[in-house]
Amino acid sequence: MMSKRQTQQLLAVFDVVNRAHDHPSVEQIHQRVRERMPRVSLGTVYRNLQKLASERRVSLVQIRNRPARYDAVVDAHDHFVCEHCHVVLDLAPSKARLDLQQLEHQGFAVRSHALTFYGQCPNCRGGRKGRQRNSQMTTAPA
Amino acid sequence: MMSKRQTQQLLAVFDVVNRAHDHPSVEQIHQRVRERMPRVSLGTVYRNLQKLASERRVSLVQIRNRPARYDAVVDAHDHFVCEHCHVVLDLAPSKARLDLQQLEHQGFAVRSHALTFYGQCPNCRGGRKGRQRNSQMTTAPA
DNA sequence: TTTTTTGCAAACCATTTGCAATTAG
DNA sequence: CTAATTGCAAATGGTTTGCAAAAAA
Repeated sequence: MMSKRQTQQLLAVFDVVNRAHDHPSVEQIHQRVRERMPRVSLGTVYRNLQKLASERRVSLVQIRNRPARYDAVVDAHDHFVCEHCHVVLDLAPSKARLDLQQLEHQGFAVRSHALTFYGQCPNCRGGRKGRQRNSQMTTAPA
Repeated sequence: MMSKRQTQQLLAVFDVVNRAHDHPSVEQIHQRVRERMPRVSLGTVYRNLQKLASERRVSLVQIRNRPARYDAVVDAHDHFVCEHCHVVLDLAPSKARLDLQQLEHQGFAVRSHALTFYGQCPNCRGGRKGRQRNSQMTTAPA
């Protein structure tokens, strides 16, 4: 499903995801694209995000009970989702050691996996005034 | 949010999930409950599943691009989702070693996590006639 | 009796889709 | 040109909700 045409809209969606460090939702991506191209429709953003994800140029991060988020980091990595402020943090390096080979030996063809931790982020855990956003960390804090 | 009343509907939903070994969707649970209690509404099934999940008497399994599934196994375990037949398999023992402590030391309060592998199950990988359902395995096959 | 839970239907929200108009190649 | 892509709006699909009636405690 490789793109046949490089439209302005596709380029803008890709660019917005790439500059973002906050795992934006589709709505947020739409808003940010509209800042530059006011007539872009939400449907087009959905279509282009799907296309980009299928080409592995962006990655989809699914979160329990919340709209999907998108990530410019396309290589396998895990996430932490704060159930209080809903920030999504990339966890690098991974806190997991997986035995993919064992699954393969058992006959599974593993294409991908998703590992997501849920709980409270350091900010929300410590802070008393709750509900902050965009801690802007790519790696876990000190 | 502990149940205040033991209704027939709550009992039936719990029982259906407990007898199921196929990680049924809400629709499927609804159908199975209706076999015994034809007037139970879908809304009631949703409400009772939420209640049971919040009490950790059943567990919710979220899957990419598919409706939620429910599991009678409530202790932490991982899943394999077949992208071909959409079967959901419990993976026991876990194919992952997680370093929860490292996250805690970094200030995160980890409440739960989800680890799901996606790909083709042994049946679909080998078989030529595709799209089978309910391999009925709790553990990975030989 | 009192309060929770139900059934029903409507509402909701995220996402997808049909189609005529636009645009990249 | 002409096929892929867009904008728009309507449709979908899963899930939630308001409310009067039913049923636990």
